[in-house]
Formats: sequence, C-alpha cells, structure tokens
Amino acid sequence: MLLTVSGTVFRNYTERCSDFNRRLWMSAQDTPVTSPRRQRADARRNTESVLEAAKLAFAESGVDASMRDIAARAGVGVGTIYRSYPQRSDLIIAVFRRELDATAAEADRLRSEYPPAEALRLWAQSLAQFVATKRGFSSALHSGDPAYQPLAGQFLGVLALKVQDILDAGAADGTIRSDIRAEDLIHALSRLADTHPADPDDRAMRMTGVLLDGLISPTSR
Amino acid sequence: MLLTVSGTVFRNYTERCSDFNRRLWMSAQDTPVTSPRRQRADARRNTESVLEAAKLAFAESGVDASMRDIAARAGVGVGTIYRSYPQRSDLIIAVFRRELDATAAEADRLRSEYPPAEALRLWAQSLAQFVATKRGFSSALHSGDPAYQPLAGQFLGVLALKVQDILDAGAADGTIRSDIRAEDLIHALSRLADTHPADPDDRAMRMTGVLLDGLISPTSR
Amino acid sequence: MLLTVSGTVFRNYTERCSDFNRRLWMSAQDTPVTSPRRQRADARRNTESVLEAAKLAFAESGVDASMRDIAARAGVGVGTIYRSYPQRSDLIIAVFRRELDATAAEADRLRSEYPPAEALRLWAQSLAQFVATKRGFSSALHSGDPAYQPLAGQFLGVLALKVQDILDAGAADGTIRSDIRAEDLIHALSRLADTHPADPDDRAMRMTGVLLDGLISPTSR
Amino acid sequence: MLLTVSGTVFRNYTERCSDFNRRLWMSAQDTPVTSPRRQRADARRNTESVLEAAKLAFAESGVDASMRDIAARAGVGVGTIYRSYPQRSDLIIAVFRRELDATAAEADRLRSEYPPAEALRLWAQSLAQFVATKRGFSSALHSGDPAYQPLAGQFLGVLALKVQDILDAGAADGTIRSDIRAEDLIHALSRLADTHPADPDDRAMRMTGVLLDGLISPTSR
DNA sequence: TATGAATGAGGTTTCATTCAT
DNA sequence: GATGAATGAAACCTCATTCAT
Repeated sequence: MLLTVSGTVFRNYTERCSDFNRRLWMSAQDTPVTSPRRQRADARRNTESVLEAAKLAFAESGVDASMRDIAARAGVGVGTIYRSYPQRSDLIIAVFRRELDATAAEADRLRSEYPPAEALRLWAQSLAQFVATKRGFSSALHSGDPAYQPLAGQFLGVLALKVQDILDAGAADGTIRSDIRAEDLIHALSRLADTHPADPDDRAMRMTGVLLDGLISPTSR
Repeated sequence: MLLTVSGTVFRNYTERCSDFNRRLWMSAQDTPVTSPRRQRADARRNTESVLEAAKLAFAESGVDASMRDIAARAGVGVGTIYRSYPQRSDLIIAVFRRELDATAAEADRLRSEYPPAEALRLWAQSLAQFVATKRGFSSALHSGDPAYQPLAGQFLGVLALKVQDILDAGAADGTIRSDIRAEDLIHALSRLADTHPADPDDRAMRMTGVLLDGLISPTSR
Repeated sequence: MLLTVSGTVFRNYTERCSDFNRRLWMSAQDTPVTSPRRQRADARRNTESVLEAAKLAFAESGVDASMRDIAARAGVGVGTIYRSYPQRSDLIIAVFRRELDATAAEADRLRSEYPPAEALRLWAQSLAQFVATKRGFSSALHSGDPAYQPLAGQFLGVLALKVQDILDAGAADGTIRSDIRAEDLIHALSRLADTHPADPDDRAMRMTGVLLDGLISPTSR
Repeated sequence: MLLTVSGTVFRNYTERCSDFNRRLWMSAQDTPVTSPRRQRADARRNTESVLEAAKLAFAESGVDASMRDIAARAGVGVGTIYRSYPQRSDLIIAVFRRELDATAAEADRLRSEYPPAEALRLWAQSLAQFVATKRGFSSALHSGDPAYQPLAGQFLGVLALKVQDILDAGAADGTIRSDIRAEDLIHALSRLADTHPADPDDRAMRMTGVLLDGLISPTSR
C-alpha cells in the first residue's frame, strides 16, 4: 500500500498536487503553515476536526489509517478531507506539521541554552517523543514511495536545518564528530525511536543513547 | 492489514500452521530446513521458483507484496503457494531463512576468527547487506502484528543467540560495553540498515558505524 | 457456505448489520421499508437496479448467486451492493421483502373475504407463486445457517402472524384442524412449492392440495 | 455450487460418465450394484472406506461436502475417489444406494404385510428416517442441476416403482386417492422430511402426517 | 462547498478437478 | 492403481479515490 507505484498515481499526483505542495513548501522555508487568507468559520472548524481526527487515527493505526475512519471520527465526509488534502501525504504533513515546528523550535532553544553535545542529547529525546506517538511515520519517511516524497522533504527540510546548527557548533568545539550530516542523523534517530507498543519500553532510548555515544566525543560524555 | 487482530485469525493460524512452524523451529535449532521425505520433481521445481519469485517481490515491494503477483512471477497458481505456506509469514520466513542461516553462521565464523569488536563490525555489515535486499523485513519485524510473531521469533532467536556470544566475548575483554542485549542491537541494526534504494547509498553504513562506535570502547576502535 | 458457523462471522454480522436489521424489523411491524430521508437520485436508481438484478439472479441460480454476477447485471460495482447490504442475507431479505409484504397482506384480505378453509387454499397459492420464483429461498430458510436467521425470523414472523389468524378462524368454525401451527404450515408449504423449472409444472400445486386436504376437514372441502 | 450450469460441465459429464451411469442405471433395474468382476483386495478396502467416509461427510455437511475432506476421512487421496466416481453425483448415488435399496425393499415388505394405507404411513416413516440422516439429499434431488440428474433418476426410479405398487393397491381398495403419482409423493415426502437439526423435532413428522391424511381416505384413517 | 454513494481493482483464501509421479 | 501437488477460477470483502448531487 505504501509502495504502490503506478504511472497513474504519479501523473495524478503531479497534476493535482503541485499547487498544494508548492504552497506548503514555500511556507516551510520560513513560516508556519499559513491559513488561507479568509476561511469560512465552518470550514475552519472542519479543518480542525479533521486534523485532530487524523492525528488520533495515525497514532492508533499508523499513517495507513483508513480515510473513511478519519472522516467518521471528524464527523465529515471523506470528500471534505480530499478537498483540503488531495494526497494522503498532504494530510500527514498537515497533521504533524505543528508538532514538528515545535520540535524544530526546541532544537533552536536547546542550542542556545546548552553546550552542543548536551543539546543534541536533549533534542534526540524530543524527537523520540514526537516519533513515538506517530506510528508508521518513520516508515513512511523511509519508504521511498513517491507519495511520501513531500513528507520527507518537508520534515527533513525543517528539522535538518536546525539540527545542523547544533552539529556544526559541536564540530566547532570538538565535542561532536563532524562527518555526520543532520539529515542522516534525523533519519537514524527516527528509525530507532519508531518502536512498537509491545516492544520493551526502553529499547528505543537505550539504542538512541548508544548512537549518540558514537557521535559525541568521549571526553564530553 | 498489519494490524488485524481477531480471535479467529489467531485460532486458524495456530491450528493450521503449527506443523509448519514446529518443523521450521526445530530445524532452526541446528540444521537447515529439510525437505519432505519425497518431493515430486515438479513440486521441488515449483518450491524453488516460488521462493525466488517471493524474494524478488519482497525486495521490490516489501513483504506486503501481493500473493497473486508472486504466483504470477513464479509461473504457478496462487493455490500452490498457499499449499506450502498457509500464512504469509510462513512464506516470508521461508524466503529469508537460507540467507538468515548464512548470516547466523557468519556470526559464528567471525567470532572465532576475529577479536570481538572487529567481529561485531564485520557482522553488522553482513546483517546490513541481508537487510538491504529485504525491504519491509525490518518493519514486519517491528510491527507487532501477531502474524509476524513467528517471524520475529525465528529470526531473533537464531541471530540473537550467535550475536550474544560476540557481545559476551567483547564484554569479557572490555572492548564492548556490556549493557546492551543482542536482541536490542539486532533490532537497531536492522532498523538502520532498512534503507530505500533512493536513499544515499552509504547512509546506512555510516549510521551503523556510529552506533557501533557507541558500543565499542574507544581504545579498541 | 450455507453452514459457516464461526464466532467471528456472528460477531461481525451483529456489529455491522444490526442497524440494517433493526430498521427492517421495525418496518416489518407495520409499514413497508422506508427509504432513508434523502436519497440521491442515482442511488435510488441503483437500489432499484440492484434489487431487480438480484431478484433475477436468485431466480436463476438460487440465493447463492455470485455477488459479482448480480453487480454486473445491475450495471454497478460490487461495492455498491455491499454498501447497502453488508451481508448476503440482507440483500435476500430486501429482495423478497416487498413481495412478501404483498403475500402477507393477501392473507389478511383473503381472511376477511372468504371462509377460513377457502382463504387458506387461496393463500397457499399466493405463497406457492411467491416461492416458485425464488429458487433456493426455501432452502435458505431451512438451512439453519446463522446468516439466514434474520431471513427466517423476518419472513416467518411476518407471515405466521397473518396465517395464524386464518388457522384460528378455521379452528373456531371447525373447518381446519387445530393442531397445526402456522409456522409449521408455512414451512411445509414453502418446501412443497420450492420446485425446479424442469419439474412437472403442477407437482407443487398438486401436492400442496393434498397437504391442505389433510388439514381441512372433509365436510368443508 | 449446486447450480453451476456451464457448457463445459455438461460436455465433460456426458463424455466421461456415460459408462458409469449406463452401468449403474441398468443395475438399478433389477439388481443391487454389482462390483466389478475382480477387484483387488486393497481396492475393495478403499472403496469401502470411501463410501463410509462420504456417508459421514454428507451427513455432517450435506452433499456439498468437500472432496478433500472425504478423502482425508477415508485415508486416501482425492484422485482415488475420482477414479471410482468421476462425478460427485456418482459418489452420492453410491453412498446412498444400499440404504436406498433397503428403503425400497421395505416398501415391498410393508405392502405385503399391511393394508395399503397403513403400509404407506409406515413407509413414509422409513423414508423420513432415510432423509433425516442425509442433509442436502432432498435439495440435490430437487435442484435441477444436471449433475444431479442421475441422482434423481436413480433414486426415483428405484423407489417410485415400489411405492407405486402401494398406491395402486390403495386405489384399488379405495383407501388411497388415485390421482397422485408415486414420484410426486416421494418428492413431497422427502421435502417435508428434510429438516434442519435446529428445527423442532416433530415438525417433519407432523406435516408428513397431514400430507398423508390428505392422501388417505378419511374412512381408513 | 460538503457530502457520501459509487466505483472497481485488488486483497486473501478455498476447492473441484487434473495429472505427474 | 493410488497419490496428492498443482492449478486457477471464483468467491467474498475492503477501501482509496472520484464525482453526482
């Protein structure tokens, strides 16, 4: 499902979504997602319900959650969702966007308040918490499915920028090795954090710790 | 799909597959999978085609690849697959089994030929190569879906045993930290290695390296 | 197929269909099936086609007719049928419902216009005609398959009520023996009437006549 | 399933089975089924197991019981069944044949020992007992499915002959009405007797009684 | 603009029948 | 003769997506 690769899908995607994505991408450069200039009150209410419903559904069933289910939770018709989010990935992006912004902001804050190595460790925890409540998010991110391309672009674009700052600072003062790019690190961290509820609780955290130990110079541990 | 949880499914599964799994599990203890006493020539040929086709399909589309597709690739009817592998997980296990045996054996060999830290690094590469050609394998392993329980049991059982030996040896001579269990490590390594063809080629290897650096004491790097 | 007996089926059935059945059952008490408040024009058209197609298919191949076949006849997708009738039995009920209402009403009419024995004979012909065009209906009714429980409940509930009135009247004036319950009679009549096109045309009618002769006192024949 | 009507089936049927059926039909005229002149001991043993297994399977699941199931019960391969009984109906006939012969013989015996009306009532009970243990037999008999043509031919041929004698005797002495043919009667009786385990126990017997009351003149009841 | 009915490809699974051994 | 592996059509059902209203 994640991996459907069909000419039609591609074409549809390109045709219909470029607008949505272009808009979103631009906004990603500098500002949080902007609402359309004027939105009818009921439309705004719907948008809100949909996002909330989708968030719950994603948390429970992963990003493959049924659209019908999401629509039902939100108390709207499926068509309403498709109108705002022509692609599933658009919905995913929208759902996670705010929290992601927070996670990105957290990177900024931590960098300014802590030495780089410390900041990195703390931020890894932020990310882990973000991912832990978003089952399937990491898989989607890694799937290579063209439908999730924008997802990867968005998330990595936003986060990598901030995290790279921390890495650079760490490289400058010698506490963090300098041969790892932020994007690769985020990928790895999100992979390690994407555990299943049935997994041992601390596995993610433990292995994340090991990874960071490998990244941070021994003297500053 | 991954998350179907129904009493009936469970019961069916147990009823119908216990033989298959028991046989497989026993064989996992010490020997490669044994063929039935006498197998018709065409049956053997088909078994081979099916495994090969499934391997390709899994590599391309992940472990959720359609049975119909696999059957078509193998040039057999779907029924043929279901006869030998009543559950999807049975097929997955069978497909990956041989290579897994090799990977497990490799762990043994490396342990006897190299110092623990070195052996671990080399073996991580084996695993990475194994996983790299098995898209979705890692996800299935982590999914928590009861259908993949046997998969997790099989693979982790076989591998963790061998890898723990390496870890223990490393703990004994102080080159590997002793607070990480083999199972957690395998999970983490398989997560990091489960990249997409479109991903930068060396990302997996680079991040795996970082993880191992965190695991292996600096003096022995 | 008729005999599938699985907890899951039961549960699913109850969960998903209770609405449909509750609605139907209530309507069975006093009024014909009511349409949903507002039905789209095409939906109404489709509902009609589906019922007509199903009726034909059931007549030709019995109530086990393939859903795909019915959908094709109706010129709709299978999903359309499943949307309105989540279970095969729901469709069967819907198909036969209108005519059944007519048959039940006929019982009322006949009772008020004819002496009981006469009314019974005439009504038996109504039922025979109803059944004759519904191959497999009687078998489904008798199958004991839980899926057809509602079918049996519906039909017998609706018909037995009316027919019992006739029987009671006949018992009162001594023209009909009083030791036979309406439900048993309906069962028997539907059995006898469930003939095959290839059977001699009048077999059903003839044997029905014999049965009624055994039920109606000789003096009033 | 009962009602598959396809050109291919027809053609196959005619081509392959004529021999089997011709042989069987002839034997039906005067003698019980004859075994092939010489049958290997193991073949005879298998034939026996298959018939027994099929009988059980038919009783449990009706005449649509899975061939695989029957073969498994008999401890033989499905091919073995197909060798002896190229068509499902051939197996059904063979399975029920002996008991049917007994039922037919019973008709003879009863006719010679009782007055016609009495004999008819008693025989109806024999038939009811026969049918009661053969779920689906009656439906198959009435299905009109060409595959069951031989079944109908066989059974009705054998039974109707004997029962007609009773009817004729009853017509001669005025105790049984003379306008009903044995074949129609057998059909009707088997219909009424084909109840479901869940049905009220005595429904079949009660309604059969009513039918016979309609057939037997009041003075001789 | 919002709705949800309709679509239909696609999934898994079963099983009567054939045929290589 | 006997076996049971293989076949593959066909069943049921689901759901992402479209589009008439």
